[in-house]
Amino acid sequence: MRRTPVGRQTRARGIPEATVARLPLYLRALTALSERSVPTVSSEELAAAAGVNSAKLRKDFSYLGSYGTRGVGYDVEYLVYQISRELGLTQDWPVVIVGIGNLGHALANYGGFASRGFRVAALLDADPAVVGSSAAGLPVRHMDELESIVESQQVSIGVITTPPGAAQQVCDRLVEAGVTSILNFAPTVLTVPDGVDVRKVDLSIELQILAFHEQRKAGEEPESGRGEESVLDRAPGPVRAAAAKLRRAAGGAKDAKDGKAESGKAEAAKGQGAKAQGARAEQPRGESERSAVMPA
Amino acid sequence: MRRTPVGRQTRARGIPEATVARLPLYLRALTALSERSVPTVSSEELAAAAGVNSAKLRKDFSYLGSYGTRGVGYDVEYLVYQISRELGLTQDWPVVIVGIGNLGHALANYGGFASRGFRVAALLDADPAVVGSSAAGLPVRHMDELESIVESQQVSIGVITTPPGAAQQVCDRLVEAGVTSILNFAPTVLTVPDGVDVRKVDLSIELQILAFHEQRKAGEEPESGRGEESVLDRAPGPVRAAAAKLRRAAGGAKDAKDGKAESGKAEAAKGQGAKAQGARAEQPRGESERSAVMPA
DNA sequence: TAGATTGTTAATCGATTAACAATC
DNA sequence: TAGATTGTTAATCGATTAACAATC
Repeated sequence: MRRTPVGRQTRARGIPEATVARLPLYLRALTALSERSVPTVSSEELAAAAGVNSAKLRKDFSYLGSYGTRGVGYDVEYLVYQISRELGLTQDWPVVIVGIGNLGHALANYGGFASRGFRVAALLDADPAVVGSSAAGLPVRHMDELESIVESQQVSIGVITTPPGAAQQVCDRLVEAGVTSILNFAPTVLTVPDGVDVRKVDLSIELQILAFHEQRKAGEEPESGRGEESVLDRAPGPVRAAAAKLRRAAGGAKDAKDGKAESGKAEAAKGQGAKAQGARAEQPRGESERSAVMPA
Repeated sequence: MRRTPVGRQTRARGIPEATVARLPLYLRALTALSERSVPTVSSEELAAAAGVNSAKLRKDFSYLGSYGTRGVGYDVEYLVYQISRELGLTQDWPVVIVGIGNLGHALANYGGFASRGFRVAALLDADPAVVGSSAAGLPVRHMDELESIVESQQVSIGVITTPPGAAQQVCDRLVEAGVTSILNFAPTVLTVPDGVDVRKVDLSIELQILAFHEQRKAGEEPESGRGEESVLDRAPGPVRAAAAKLRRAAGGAKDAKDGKAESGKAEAAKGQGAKAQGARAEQPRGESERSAVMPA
């Protein structure tokens, strides 16, 4: 099902996802320049302000069209408008926020929304104790009103800030009512029909990624054996098979779970405390590491 | 400065970033299985639970080692532990949260932290009205204490939930005090020295990306000319040059800014309201679109 | 042994980057 | 004209995916 190329390249429909994800960064940087009444900006300057490299920025802009002037740079105002239009921010997007806990409150108050064409059409919650209170100057309404609000206000974007257990159900109702884009803050994988977009923001995942890199920093100085396979996994077939079997045999789930981080080297590593900035927090992982931490 | 390959492939140091970013997803799915005491899981099942495809999952796991058993699947408990260890979650990570507004509160209360080895070491705020109050059972302390807390508690991860204007300054202090990983919720590009990791969570950017796709859905049905270059931009050099010059000449910044979305077709499009789910919200973008929306 | 499932290969796709001709 | 800067090319890198041999 290839699209028919129009000229050299089809272009018409396809702005790469990676580029789309950076457009808001450019837009923010440009808006700041605009507020300072800066008339033009070079790819080099703008890239620095947006935190990307200039080749990437120019490539990104090339997907939108030729909006710059060689030898001069880009007209700030013109570019603000073009990017806004490309992102769909020149129209008004009513949004519902479902789940008005701390995070829902934070979002309702978030300044970056209104300034970008997003308008909070309603705040919804299932808890009668919360319904009727107000956040960011808007009343919190009951979930029962979800369908009527989405329909009457033509809401196409929903934000889910409920507890994880409620997220899928809320999602289903939103979709059923006509919402086709969902921003999900609940730590749940949502299932949606084709044609519905879901984006996920997960606070804990971001921290986990940081922890991964932080851990690497700690043991970094020499080319330590960190991350190397164990001998078992490099061994010829039968040995590996035996090792795997052993691992599987090791635990009737629950038992193994409780003991998982509390035996052998794992315990030792844990006891050494966090951080250890610039110092080796754990001994370089040795050959028998992997088997040593197996549930006993 | 290439690393010396050990065998076929160096492997030791390099788990691809894309894989690292998915490990927390697998971990979450596995934790759920573990709580249901499911002993083993196939790549197909686990992939479905994590919302990825199974080939990708197997490829991801292959970077960690050979933890599965052919014909059987993966041992849930064992895999939970291996991924936790790989991510650095078997150690304790004290974290400071700076800026205790709604979002700071939400994070302080976020359950996903504690369960993953993250421990809130302190909540900090600059506002005397907030200092002394408590959130999630912890006292909010004054920014003045930042350095002493980071140093005494060996904090290596900082979370910034301040207003954008304060973010860089807070970041500088965190880094100076010894923090080497920062999770930034403020809509600001942070500058940090080498060796410091910054990850950014931007609520407004996610919504903007959704709006982009939502906009596409609305005008989707026929292969409309949407996104096509204007004749001017496809025209031979001199004409394009003239067009660009015209654009640049169009506005002494402020003037252009005020008028930017308020003239010609842009205004018309804006007036048509949001959504238009399944119906063409805007007329198919025509040839002269781009010039029509230029600041007049 | 037969059925199931992993781990790996290789092809493909998409994103990044440096370099530079085109053009102001 | 000379200096500056864009827009594009092409090389490179990294991620995804289907397919399947290896192995339980």
